[in-house]
Amino acid sequence: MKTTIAEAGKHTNQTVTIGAWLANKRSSGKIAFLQLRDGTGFIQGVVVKAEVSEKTFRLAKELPQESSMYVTGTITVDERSPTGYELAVQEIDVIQEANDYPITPKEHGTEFLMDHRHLWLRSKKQHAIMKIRNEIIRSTYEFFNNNGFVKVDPPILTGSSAEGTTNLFHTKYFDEDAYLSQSGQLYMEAAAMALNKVFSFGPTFRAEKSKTRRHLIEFWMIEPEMAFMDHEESLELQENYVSYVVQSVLSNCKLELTALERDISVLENIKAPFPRITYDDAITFLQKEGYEIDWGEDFGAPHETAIAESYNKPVFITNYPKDIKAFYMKPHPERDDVVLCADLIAPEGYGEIIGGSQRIDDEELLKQRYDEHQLSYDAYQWYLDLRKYGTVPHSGFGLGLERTVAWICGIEHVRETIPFPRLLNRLYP
RNA sequence: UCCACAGUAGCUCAGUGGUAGAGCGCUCGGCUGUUAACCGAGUUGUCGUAGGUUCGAAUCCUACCUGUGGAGCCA
Repeated sequence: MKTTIAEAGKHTNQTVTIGAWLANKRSSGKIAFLQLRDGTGFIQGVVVKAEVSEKTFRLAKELPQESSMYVTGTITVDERSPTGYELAVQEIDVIQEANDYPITPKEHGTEFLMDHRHLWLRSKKQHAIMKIRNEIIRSTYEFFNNNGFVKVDPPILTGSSAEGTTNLFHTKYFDEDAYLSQSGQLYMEAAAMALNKVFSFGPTFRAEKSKTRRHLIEFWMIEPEMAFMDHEESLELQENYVSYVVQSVLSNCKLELTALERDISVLENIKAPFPRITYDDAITFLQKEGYEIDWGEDFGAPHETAIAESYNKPVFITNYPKDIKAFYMKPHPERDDVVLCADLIAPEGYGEIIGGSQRIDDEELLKQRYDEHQLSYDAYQWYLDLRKYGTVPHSGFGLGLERTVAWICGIEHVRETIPFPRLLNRLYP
C-alpha cells in the first residue's frame, strides 16, 4: 500500500511503500540507517543485513544523498525515534541515483545556500519554515472567513503609486507606463465600500535599496479593510487576528517548531489584548533610555527594538505625527498634529509587522491632503469618489507575511521565510 | 546611497613577508542502534580581478568586482 511519512502513524505494523528521497544515511557492517524525507515529513528507515536481499543492503550502504526511491517496509513504533515511528525496510526500488548533491550535512554559508535555494528548500529547517508559512496563510484565511470578511484581489499592475514616496518597479503596459503594486490598500478601500469587510493577500514590490534582515524586494502582505470600523475597533481586530495565527501555529506545527528549536513559551503568551503606547510616550521613554530622538522623527530599528523589549507581547505604537505618515490617515479628533494610526511591533527585535490606520472619510480634507502631497487629481479621482458617494468611517491595516513568519519561527532573516527571495542583489534562482 | 567586515580545495575555515593547510565532502576498507555516527587510508588549489611595493606577496599598498552585517526607507 502506498502512503506518506505524515500518514505513517495510521499504518503501524503494516507493510507500506513510500516515495522518498535520501536525506542522509549512517551505516555499519550489518545495519544501515536511512534518513528518509518525502516532503510530508522525515522518518528513519532501518535496513538490517540479515533481513533483506544482498542487493537491498548494498543499495542502503551505497546510495548517495538525495537519491530518489520507493521504499517498502513495515511501520514500527520505536521510542528512539523523534517522531515515534520507524520504517523497517524490506526493499528499495531506486528511481534515480543522485550524485554529488551540493548541500552536505555540514555547515554552509548564506551565499552558497542562496545560490542553491532550489535545493536548500529540501532541508529540514527550510521545510519547517515553509510549513509554518503555510499554516499562517491557512489560519489567516480561516480567521477572516470566520469573521465575515470577503477576500478581494487588488491589481498588481497599477498606473500610479499609492503613497508616492517609496520607489516603485517600473514596467510598460503596452504604450503606457505602469508600476508593480506596492500596496493594494486604496483598492481595498473601494472594495470595503462594496462588500463591508474585505481582505487581500498578495505580492508587493518595493524597489528600495534596502539591505537588512527585515527587507525583501518582493514580499507578501495581508491587507484587511473594514467599513464602519473606527481605529479602536481595528486595533482589537488586529490583536485578535495575530493571536489567532500564533495559536494556530502552536496547535498545528509542533514538529516544525521543534525542528526550528523555537522557544514555545514565548509564543504561548501571545494572546490578546496587546499593550499600547502612544507615540508621545514612546518618545519620552526613548529619551529616558538615552536615545537621541526628538518628537516628530520616525523610529529606526534600534528604537523599535528598545520599545519592544519592554514587553513580552507585540506592542501597538499609536498616534504618530501626521507629517511622517501617509496622506490618507485620519487626524486625531482632539489633536491636529497626530493621526489615528498604529504600528504593531513584534517582540524579540523582529520589528514592525503591522501598519494600520483609520482613513480620512471627509472629501474636503482629503482634497487638502492631495494638494499638500501634490497628488494627481486625474489619477486619484476614483479614490475621492469613495468620499463623495456615501462616505463612512473605515479602517484597515497591512500585515507583512515574511516578518510575521520570521518572528513566529524565531529565525534571523526574512530571506529564509519566502521560497525564492528577491533581494537587492538576487534575482536567481 | 553611506558605514563596517570579508573573498584561500566542491563546502566551512586556519594561514598576516620565506615550500599551500585542516575538518567535512568524495573514493576504498572496517564496524549490529546510528543521531551533523565513528575508525583507518587516499583525493582536492587561477589564494576574487587588475596593477604596484619587495630578492621574494595568500599576506603590504591602490583600484575595481562580489558577498555579508548594519543605516536610511519601509511590511
